[in-house]
Amino acid sequence: MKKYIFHIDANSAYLSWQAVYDLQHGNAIDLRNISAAIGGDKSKRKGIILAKSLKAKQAGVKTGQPLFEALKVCPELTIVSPNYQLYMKCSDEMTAIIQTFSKKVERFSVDECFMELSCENPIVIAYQIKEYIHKTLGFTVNIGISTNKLLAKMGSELEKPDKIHTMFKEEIMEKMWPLPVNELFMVGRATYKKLTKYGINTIGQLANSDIDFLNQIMKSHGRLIWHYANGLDSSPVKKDNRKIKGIGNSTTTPFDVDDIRYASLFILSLTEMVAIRLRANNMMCHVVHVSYHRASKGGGQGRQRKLITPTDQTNTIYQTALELFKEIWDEGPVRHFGVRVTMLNTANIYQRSIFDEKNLEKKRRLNQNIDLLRVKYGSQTIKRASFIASGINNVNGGVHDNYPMMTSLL
DNA sequence: TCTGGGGTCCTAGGACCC
DNA sequence: TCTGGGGTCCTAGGACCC
Repeated sequence: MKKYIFHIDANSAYLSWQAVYDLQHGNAIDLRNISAAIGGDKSKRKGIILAKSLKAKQAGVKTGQPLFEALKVCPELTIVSPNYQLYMKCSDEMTAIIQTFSKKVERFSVDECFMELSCENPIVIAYQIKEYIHKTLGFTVNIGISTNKLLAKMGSELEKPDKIHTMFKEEIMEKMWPLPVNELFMVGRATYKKLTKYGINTIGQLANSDIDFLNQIMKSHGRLIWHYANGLDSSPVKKDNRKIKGIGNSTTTPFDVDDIRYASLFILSLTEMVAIRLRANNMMCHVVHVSYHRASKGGGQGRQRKLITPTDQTNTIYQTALELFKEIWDEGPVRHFGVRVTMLNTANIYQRSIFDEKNLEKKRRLNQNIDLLRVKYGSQTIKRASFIASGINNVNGGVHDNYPMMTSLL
């Protein structure tokens, strides 16, 4: 028996999952059959398109498009706000089904898995997986089959939806090389621009270009994509033991922030979320980062600092983040804040330094109890006085109100 | 052209040590 | 005092992914 790698990818995941949920809850309309999209937040007109139906796509709606633009090209578009908890559940269930086919399954993102399996006929297996998911969960997937992860992934992205493709070495030339080079995994906007500047427009041209030249212009990334274009990849399917490297939250503010008091509140609200997630993972962080973006011009800045001792305390992280922000802020209007912690370690064993406060344990328990109350009764249960009447959410971060969220997905 | 938000990895330069 | 060179740590920023 030969060893094969499968890449399983849910078709327009968020939209499909939402559609299935709606149907199961008595909604007569299948979002997949009308012009519909997932995107935006509670305040609707803000935000971007995260997923769209086929009809919406045909009308010119694109992923990543701001909502108002999507509505311009497709006025009848039905927009549904994302429900990340639902998506996590669907993702879990999809992964669970795949795991019944093989022990070696890696969840690569919320809607993608890699699977390794030795078998006689991988196409038969792929059909079984696809049908099983469709029958029990109600949505379709694409599956790519090959002998390494890169090729399996490139295979699953060929024709959609509800399709199975092989992408074996001998098929690369025919199936992969004619594609525009930006369809290769790891060729994004910046790389694409560079490559086309040198006349490299297709994956085939990249594959047949000189690796030393690529190395010259793009260093290790040049070598990487050359290997990918030639179908070369030896990364193993990792059985779900990836560690979280960092936890961060960021938000775009509804107005220009040029007052340190408001800036502090946004930073605090983000820190609350980051710290809650940190503690939920039973971790301590050693480095705190803060970043902001200016109102108009791209111009963003960030700064990080390594702490003397790791912490999981909201206050410590907040004070550090605020200090860093004050160091880099030029007092101009800000429209985006980010707080992030990295160099994570489990909280069970941690080094106490002589600088630690005596009642650290007490504080940790206090924070943990607040977390519990918020889990039970919602994030509004307990707020710091400074948030009252500020108009700013006391806990701020992408995935909205309820915990737990996508804390340790990958 | 930054629409949003949450991630990872790489590189380059400076500080510091031996 | 800066002569040499190597290694590690830290930080800023860029690029990519979904």
